[in-house]
Amino acid sequence: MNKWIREKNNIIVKDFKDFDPVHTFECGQCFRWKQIDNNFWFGVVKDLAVILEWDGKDLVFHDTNEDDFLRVWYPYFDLDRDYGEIKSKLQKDDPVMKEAINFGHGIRLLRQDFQETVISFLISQNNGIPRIRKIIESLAQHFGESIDCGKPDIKTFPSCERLAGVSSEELKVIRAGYRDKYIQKAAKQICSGEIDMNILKNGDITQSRAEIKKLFGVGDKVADCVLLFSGIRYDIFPVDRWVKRVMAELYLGREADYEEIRNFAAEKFGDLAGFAQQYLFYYAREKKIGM
DNA sequence: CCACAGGACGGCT
DNA sequence: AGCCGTCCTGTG
Repeated sequence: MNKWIREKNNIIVKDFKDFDPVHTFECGQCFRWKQIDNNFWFGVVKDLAVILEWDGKDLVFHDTNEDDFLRVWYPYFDLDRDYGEIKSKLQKDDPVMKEAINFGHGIRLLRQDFQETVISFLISQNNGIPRIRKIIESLAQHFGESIDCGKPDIKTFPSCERLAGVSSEELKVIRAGYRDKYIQKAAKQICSGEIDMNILKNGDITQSRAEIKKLFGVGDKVADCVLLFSGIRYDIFPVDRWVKRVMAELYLGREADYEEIRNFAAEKFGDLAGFAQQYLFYYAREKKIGM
């Protein structure tokens, strides 16, 4: 779908449409990217760290070879998907969505590692983004593995095998509070093979949610975030406080519970519900809708 | 000092 | 099935 070339030590995605790192990295789906300069971003994904350069047209992956690009970055950035088509479908006859998309036009849904997404969104509960980022960074620093990129303090997100072996005492250093026990138990459950990935991917939505909610500490909201943000399925509409507010304010005209909003979204957005949620969430939070 | 933040659990009705 | 007290920590 998107054309890319190798130039010296870099991979360049040419004339990359429907992307803006601010929109994509700050719409609440991921926590390990940071802007390091005007057009530069730094991030860690799986066993790789990368510097991205974005000039509004081309996306440059610095010091990246074809193998790593195809193995990690290509799927991560969802490069096979046509977001232009998704956006035009979503905003047809929907002025609210049209405005939200106009505002966050550069959002892409990242296909993140399943285990990392589970642990990250366990940590996210009852927390704001700055603290989530802080705890995750601490988690990586203490229990992740060094990445061979010249800088010793760049660490992977720790595996569930590793986390399952960390004692409660040790885990306290990341200051996750009462979420400690969720992290440990869920990590152990994942290691033991308790979660059937086939059901997550191929079951109906209700089955997928029930399967993932077997994990201790995972309720409706975290379950939906994991299904959507690890690229397992896209007909998912996670409802947090911001989405609740934006739906009340701009679609329903009144407060509604999770179940009602979920049904409304399934009816209105169908298979594209997950994309719709991200545009609406980013719009609501940046514009402080309902505050 | 208190309220609340991008929730979920467990016990109670 | 729904309600509610509780859970850690940081911020305002």
